[in-house]
Amino acid sequence: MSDAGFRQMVEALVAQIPKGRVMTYGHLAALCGSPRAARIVGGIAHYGNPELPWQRVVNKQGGLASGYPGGKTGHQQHLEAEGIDVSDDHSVDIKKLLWQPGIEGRR
DNA sequence: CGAGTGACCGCAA
DNA sequence: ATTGCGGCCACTC
Repeated sequence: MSDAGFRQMVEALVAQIPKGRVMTYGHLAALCGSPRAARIVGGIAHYGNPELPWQRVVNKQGGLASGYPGGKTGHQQHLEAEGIDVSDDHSVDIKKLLWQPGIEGRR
């Protein structure tokens, strides 16, 4: 039962990210119980469910990730399609679009 | 089956 | 302010 694997937890959170919002690998890893396992989140993103909105997942710098199909350029296109504003340096306003479980009722 | 890599983060000097 | 290194879990070859 409660043996929720790391991957299951990360995928669950990514699947809950609302449209127009972004999450960081470090926060996802921290919420999963391993604040130092941000690399694994990236690994899951590369080998995990391709149906999950990994495009809403960015690094702590608010910059897009490499290795994505099409590179940062392709990643940026998908983010803008979601209504997320991306800077010319392939970075999003993490301070404004950063989402985390519990802020939904913050409005 | 064993070993290495990976879309990262934090701290230290 | 910058640079360099270690750490964590899962997946692939």
